[in-house]
Amino acid sequence: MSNDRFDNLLARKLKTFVPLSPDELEHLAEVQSPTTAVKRGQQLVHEGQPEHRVFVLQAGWACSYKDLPGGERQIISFPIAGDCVGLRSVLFRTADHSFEALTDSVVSSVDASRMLQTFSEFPRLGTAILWAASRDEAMVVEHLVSIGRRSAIERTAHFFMELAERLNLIGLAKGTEFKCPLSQYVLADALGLSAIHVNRVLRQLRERELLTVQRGTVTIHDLNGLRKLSGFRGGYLNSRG
Amino acid sequence: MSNDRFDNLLARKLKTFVPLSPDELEHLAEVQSPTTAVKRGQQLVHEGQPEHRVFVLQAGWACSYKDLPGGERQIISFPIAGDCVGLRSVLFRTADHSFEALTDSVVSSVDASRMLQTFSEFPRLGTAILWAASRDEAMVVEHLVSIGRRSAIERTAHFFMELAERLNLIGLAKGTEFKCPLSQYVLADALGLSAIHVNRVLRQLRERELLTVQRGTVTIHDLNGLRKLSGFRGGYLNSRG
DNA sequence: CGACGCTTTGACACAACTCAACAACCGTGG
DNA sequence: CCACGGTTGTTGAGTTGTGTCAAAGCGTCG
Repeated sequence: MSNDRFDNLLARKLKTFVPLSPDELEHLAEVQSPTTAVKRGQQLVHEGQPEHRVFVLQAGWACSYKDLPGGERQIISFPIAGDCVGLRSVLFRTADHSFEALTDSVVSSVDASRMLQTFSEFPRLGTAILWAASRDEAMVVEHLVSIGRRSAIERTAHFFMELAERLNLIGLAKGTEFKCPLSQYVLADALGLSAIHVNRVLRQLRERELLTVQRGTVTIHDLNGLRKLSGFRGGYLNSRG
Repeated sequence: MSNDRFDNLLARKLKTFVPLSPDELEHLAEVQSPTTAVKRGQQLVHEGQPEHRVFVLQAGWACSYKDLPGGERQIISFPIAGDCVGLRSVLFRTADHSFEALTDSVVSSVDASRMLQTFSEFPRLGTAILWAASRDEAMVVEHLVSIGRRSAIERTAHFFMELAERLNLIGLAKGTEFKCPLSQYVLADALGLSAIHVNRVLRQLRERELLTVQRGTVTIHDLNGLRKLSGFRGGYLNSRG
């Protein structure tokens, strides 16, 4: 809550996994670059480019994705405040996915070498970071399950359930209502659907009085109905394992 | 190549990422349990069960997957000799996916606590393991892209291209030909298709003289054709990043 | 005010699914 | 060694979910 240099989002997130000492907090504050503002639409990492930094999103919305030869793209994840991007590829010479801001955002970054150094010099920090990375991977796996085996409406419902829970965990949702600046085109690329079908699915969700999306605001009307429809089990999201 | 206790598959794999000292090799040999044989169909980890071990597959084929309420399932990955299973969930109290043997297999295991200890006491080993885990995650991401944005035939082609490369890396494929004990039902659950459609897709691949699958043996006839069809870029698989 | 991005809707096409039946293969026990 | 049952593979006919194309409605912002 305070304003001092140890109060950064990454530290706050890692603290939910393991308690951190003053030394560790100082190190965390020190490895992160000063924050920089990035504009909506700006690409921070391009697949195939050499990239040796991990980004920490401080504010705003972003997405990581891969482009395909035919011009399609698949969005892998939507990092939000406190999330890291590029942890997976600290060890690879080149980025294996692209990363861009969806709204005006604020990011800081950590050098890959310093990140590795952190692992050996501050094992508890390493553990916490590993924990955060495991949670991210669990989300990708759940995303894979959604696209592979859930119908369009089920996976859309599942997506919003997960998003609501993530936003609640960092205090960016008021229970059943939250801001969500994702266009139907963007949702389509995440859900493996066409934008037009996303529109139809959202209409169904509205008509079945489960959930409405209106001018960037999502409102959940029937949490149990959505849970039942989507099969959502949020265990993979919280820090208590 | 030798038969002594330091010659285990995990060590051999990690060595492709970073060179390992005798101390580190000894530690690796020591943390792994003795190998045990498991029968085809045997479930080693059940989603939701408390599980504090990482499995290392020494021989045979396995799959990790998630079941859905409706009885469907989505296969996440096919671990093969040398691969680790459950690394992602060393930190969680309960397994976030199931894991079973698809053929008679041999596995060893590492205790989660010893795995974490390894991270702090042998940072180089930790780095290598992290590297291996990153590669696994990159495969999951590519799988997600396949299911989300590639057609049935494209994603099937992509799957076999990746599999061929993985098997070649560990010497289990003779260039364009390899054993593959995956039934069409199993392939279907991995590719997000119905078994019947997998059959039709395999026929198309055969008729287009790209690849044949016959009695557990896959033969690639037209590598370039497959590469072009699938958009396969194997960069995420090899240790050179 | 106009332009642009995003959403909504309808008509139609097609990829993939379901159901049903049969054929090949494989291990097992008589 | 053969007969058997279960598993896996193959094929056809019909259905359906989702994609494509086209066009119109809205909001927002310069």
